Amino acid sequence: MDVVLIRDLFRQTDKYINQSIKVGGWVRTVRASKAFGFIELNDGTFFSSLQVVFEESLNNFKDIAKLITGSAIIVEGVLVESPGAKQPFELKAQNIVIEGLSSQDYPLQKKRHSFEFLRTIAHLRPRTNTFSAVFRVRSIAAYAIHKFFQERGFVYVHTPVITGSDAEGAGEMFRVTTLGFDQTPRNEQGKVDFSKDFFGKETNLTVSGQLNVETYCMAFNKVYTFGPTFRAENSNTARHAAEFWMIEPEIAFADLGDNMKLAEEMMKYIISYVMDTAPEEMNFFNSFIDKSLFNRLENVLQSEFGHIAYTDAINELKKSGENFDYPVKWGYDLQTEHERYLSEKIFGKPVFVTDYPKEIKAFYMRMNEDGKTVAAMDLLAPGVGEIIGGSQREERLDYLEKRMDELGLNKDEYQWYLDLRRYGGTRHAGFGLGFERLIMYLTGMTNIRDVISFPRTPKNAEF
RNA sequence: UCCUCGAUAGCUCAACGGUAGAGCAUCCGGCUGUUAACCGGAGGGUUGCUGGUUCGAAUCCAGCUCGGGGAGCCA
Repeated sequence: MDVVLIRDLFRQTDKYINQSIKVGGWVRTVRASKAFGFIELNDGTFFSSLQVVFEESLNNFKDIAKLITGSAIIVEGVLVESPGAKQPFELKAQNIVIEGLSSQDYPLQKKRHSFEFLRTIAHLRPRTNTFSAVFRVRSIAAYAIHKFFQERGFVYVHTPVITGSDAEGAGEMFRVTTLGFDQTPRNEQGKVDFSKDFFGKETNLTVSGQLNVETYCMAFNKVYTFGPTFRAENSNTARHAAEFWMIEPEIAFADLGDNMKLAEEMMKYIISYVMDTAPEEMNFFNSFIDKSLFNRLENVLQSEFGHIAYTDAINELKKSGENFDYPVKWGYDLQTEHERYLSEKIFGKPVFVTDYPKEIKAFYMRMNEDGKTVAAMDLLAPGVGEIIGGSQREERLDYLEKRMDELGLNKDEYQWYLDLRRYGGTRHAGFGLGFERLIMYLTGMTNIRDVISFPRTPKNAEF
């Protein structure tokens, strides 16, 4: 007899009710009395567990009654309607095989654990309700992203994880090297001689696939990357990790407006898909993690995202009369408190802030007519902050070179990037979506460490 | 990196200068429909680490380590 997935028992109950079946899973809890007992069995395929009823007639009844939480078992029996109110059906066991015993020091209990504690046992936490739900939603959301782009003719590009460009400008990078630490070779100037290194030059882990994916955009029209990204920033917040996943679409013959339209459609698509595909998990989040979750997500689905230019946002913030800790001034980047006020108080929904001063944005963003601002856009989400950052790219070679000179960038390093402007360059735009921030937004989880399987943060690379 | 709060049994917490406790978990026993099962009993501690103050420190002080919340950097 094949093992049946508990998911199928719940989704196709008619097919299995009153039938002999076999299931395998991990014990969540055992409640036993003298002559019978109950096991909550979870096999990881479904949010809910299956109640197994077992009786004295089992030849190994005493062993089963003493099963420790976490043990792996295989149960054969008949699926019957349950007299209990809390489950529609239950499995009446005829035979239970212990696959792997747990131990009395198994750290997970059937009561609530703090997320802080569960982080210290990241290898076991996916067996809990919350993390079971988080990581199933994460998987579904990843699929939804691919589905969204593939249905629209986007080509999925694998950009390199190891990069040789040393100035992508998005933050501190992790060095990639095979040079020893004891006898680092030096050149005549006493500097590290990277010509002796594996790649013959200085290399790092990527902080963004954008520059690379732009090259494929100029060949495939609509492309996206979806992969790991690394930042060696000493950031100690609930929203930052040293290793995270990022989605970066790039579209040709498109401007900033097209870019924002794409971002909004994508966000709505992912939310709908996840809500439709993981109703049990989403219900759990709405009930136990964030009681305003459904209201918030429904509101996003039904409303148009807000739009406001940076300059107008500054004026709105000044007008608000709110007493901010940091000054609101044109030319200064918006502080977290300003972003929150915009998205939470003024708009009450996700809002695009556009056309930032060029000084606070990256070199590749397209210069606006005014010569002071660039065609950038950040999507600010209530509760999560900046979830998307993007722009229309500067396709005019002379503008781009001028900007790179102003910032003192080495144009030789970017010849391939500049070539895109020499050989049939066109308007194009794109953005970066922080995948973990999206998961936080979808689930109501408030710490990025709790939406990544094995989080890497300053002073923490366990597991 | 900065500000702030915290670290006591496996977990969640109490004790706040005078013998370190509870609930849950674990172990033993009981119980014929449980579902955070219930009832009885038992074991379980270098109070994060190092030093200091004191007759006496989980408790007061300093440094360190790690963690939470907030900020910067960003996604």
